Amino acid sequence: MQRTRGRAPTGGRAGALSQELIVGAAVSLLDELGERGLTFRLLAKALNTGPGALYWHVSNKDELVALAADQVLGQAFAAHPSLEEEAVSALRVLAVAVFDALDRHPWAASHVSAPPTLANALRLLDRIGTLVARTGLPAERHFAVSTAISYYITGVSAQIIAPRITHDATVSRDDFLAQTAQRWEELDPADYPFLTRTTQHLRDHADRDQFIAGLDMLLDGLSTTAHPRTPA
Amino acid sequence: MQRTRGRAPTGGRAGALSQELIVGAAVSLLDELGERGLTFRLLAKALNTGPGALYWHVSNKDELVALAADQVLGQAFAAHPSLEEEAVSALRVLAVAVFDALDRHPWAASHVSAPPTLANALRLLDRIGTLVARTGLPAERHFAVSTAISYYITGVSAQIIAPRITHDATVSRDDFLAQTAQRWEELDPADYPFLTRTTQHLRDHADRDQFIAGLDMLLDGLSTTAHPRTPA
DNA sequence: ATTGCTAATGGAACGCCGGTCCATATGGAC
DNA sequence: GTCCATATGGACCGGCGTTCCATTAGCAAT
Repeated sequence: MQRTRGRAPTGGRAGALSQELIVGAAVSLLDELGERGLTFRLLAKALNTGPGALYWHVSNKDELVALAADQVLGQAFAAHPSLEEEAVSALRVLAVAVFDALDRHPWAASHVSAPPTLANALRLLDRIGTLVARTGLPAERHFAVSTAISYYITGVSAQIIAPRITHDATVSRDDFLAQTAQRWEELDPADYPFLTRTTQHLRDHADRDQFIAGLDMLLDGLSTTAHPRTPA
Repeated sequence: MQRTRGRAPTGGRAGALSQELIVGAAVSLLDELGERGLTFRLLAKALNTGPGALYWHVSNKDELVALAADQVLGQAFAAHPSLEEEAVSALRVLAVAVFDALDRHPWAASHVSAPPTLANALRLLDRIGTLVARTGLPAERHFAVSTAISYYITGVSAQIIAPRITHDATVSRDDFLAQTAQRWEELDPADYPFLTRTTQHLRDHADRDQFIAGLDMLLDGLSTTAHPRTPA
């Protein structure tokens, strides 16, 4: 019988373990070695204990990684304390902050999920909702729009960032794009009419700008419906 | 030394293995048991062979799952043969087809990635691009817009669909949403002002509609910039 | 102080996995 | 029939997540 939450209501001993401590160490190892490199044995060694002890505070590896990813998400809006300026541009700032946080911890990108259950994922959705409520959108659409934005932020960030884990670290991002561009050029124009004439844009493609471009499309759609084109 | 592509230029023997055969069997096992349940041993047994033989046609498990996911993606637009009606609504149909395909094979959702290298992922982006080119958008924006839509489709589908794998199959989707709603209601309104007053919308939330709602926002943003509000 | 109990520890062990190795077989080319 | 690249499949390796359990640290009551 073990606790998922390793609360220490009683004092706690000297070099006491705790979930926070474990998750923190896990984040470091994940940054350094990636998800595949994180091992309970290795983590235990880093904390000067045995694997068994960790399971008192964390129920399994999935939960550990989820908690670690949630901590990364928390870092995203730690820097952006509150609700500045106009709602839509505040949404943009928030979204980019999340993207940047995940960019610094690529392993986390595929583990932030919605609908949220973990603390910081909840906080993110709440902040988005609060901002959406300020846009003048009718109240019955708040939830759907907030969720859509939340999904976009985490989902598209994951799409953009996660693939980097796979690719060999020895090959630079630019080289990879160049290789991809060349492969596209060699495709049959009959089967791939669009890709074969679009490789140029791929070469000078910047992930972060791409994320923002799509975000702007989404937020433009929001503005359109908030202030309809035909004001009848 | 082994081939990644197990071409059979020479005839091939009786019950010959092939990459297609293996990937097909993998899809079945993945549908039945999920990603964790797929094992080279099990797959080998299903094909009446040994694990070692599989590695002649597939270089490792990551590649196998990626190929399986790409096959699922292929099913998405197999049913929707070509480019019907108006461009934007054709984009919507295409997007929903992908969502539905991933919905039927949840394990695949987190494995369709962009920028694409696999055959059907490439096809998807090409189709999107071709449709975007028909919207009257200036050519220099085609790539960015197409990529944004592609990211939205795969990324948001993954966000919506992937979590279901984790949750116990014994608990229904509706029960899960009701549980989540209740948990949100118990949050502190001071910390989560938005969530605590929005639980009602969560209860009658439908994933597919949610996907479409966000998609419409995105496509509205596209229309806005394609036919600007202030035409001058 | 002594005792009893719970929270917590950590190392050994279990079962299984992805992946490799290699002895063997198949079937076309000559 | 001989040869050889193609292909097979079972044994095996190292390592993983997880469980088990003997042991300890600290608190409360005596």
